[in-house]
Amino acid sequence: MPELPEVETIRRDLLRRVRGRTIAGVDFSPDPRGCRLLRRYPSRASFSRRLSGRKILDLRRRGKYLLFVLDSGEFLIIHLGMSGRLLAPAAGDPAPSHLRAVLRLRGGGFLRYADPRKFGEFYLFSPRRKETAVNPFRLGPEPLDKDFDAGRLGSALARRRAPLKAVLLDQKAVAGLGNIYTDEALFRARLHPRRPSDRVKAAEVRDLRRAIRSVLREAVRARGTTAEDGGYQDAVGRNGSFQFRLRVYQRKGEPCPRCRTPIATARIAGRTSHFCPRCQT
DNA sequence: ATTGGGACCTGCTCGC
DNA sequence: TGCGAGCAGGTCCCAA
Repeated sequence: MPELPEVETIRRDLLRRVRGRTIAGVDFSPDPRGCRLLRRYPSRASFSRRLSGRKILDLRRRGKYLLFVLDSGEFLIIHLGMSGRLLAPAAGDPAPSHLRAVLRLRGGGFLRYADPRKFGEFYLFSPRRKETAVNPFRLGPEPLDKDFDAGRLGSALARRRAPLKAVLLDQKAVAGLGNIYTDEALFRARLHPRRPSDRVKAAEVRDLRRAIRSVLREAVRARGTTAEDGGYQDAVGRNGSFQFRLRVYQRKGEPCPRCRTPIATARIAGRTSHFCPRCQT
């Protein structure tokens, strides 16, 4: 579900609600299959204990990860997986279905984490080594940062010969792109998702960089994409609106906005890809 | 080392 | 109406 624009929207919603607040603890819902939220952490009790009393200094985003910067120097990191939602409920809001955890704040207030498919994960990092503190997931460059230039994108693409689609989905190449925005960016750049990554010319790399940045910026402005089958909502339960601006994603069979050829789909890199078979080469 | 495929989960829609 | 198949915004792990 959530790609860069959705995570960024949630970050902005939550920032003013959590900055400066102190964590009281984390309550986890019972899970008969074991705690999938803390796959890489030994115990729920110690996770909550270590967070308790920590003040939240800032809330940042890196790729699709949300980073709570704590006064201990540690980071509470949340990845929403495919179906995770992080909600700051108003008074009296009923609990959502598939509630997995509640982050309680001192002095009242809390965040709810709901996730039907349980692919989301919580992490608690205490940065010892500098590098893991900065980039524990080995993520590639932030596509909306200034230093994401054609040179960086080009060198990431040149190292691989897998389909362009696969490389753009790889978070080590570029951080934050998922299935929706990869398809939309490739359409804008007129590049076929199966084009071998190392066979993109310099001018095309520049077009692709521009396409990635424009689609992500527009999607952030639109507060993300809530696809036809629902799913994504922001931190107060509202839908995004970028679904009305999608040009190929979930538009199979509809005419290409550029050349009227019906939009096609194909399975590439294990995901359904949407593209114009005529004007994307 | 890279790459593709399956696994991890649950819910929803579609066709028979 | 009921049931199985197929699909879904992500990532990890494992053989080739």
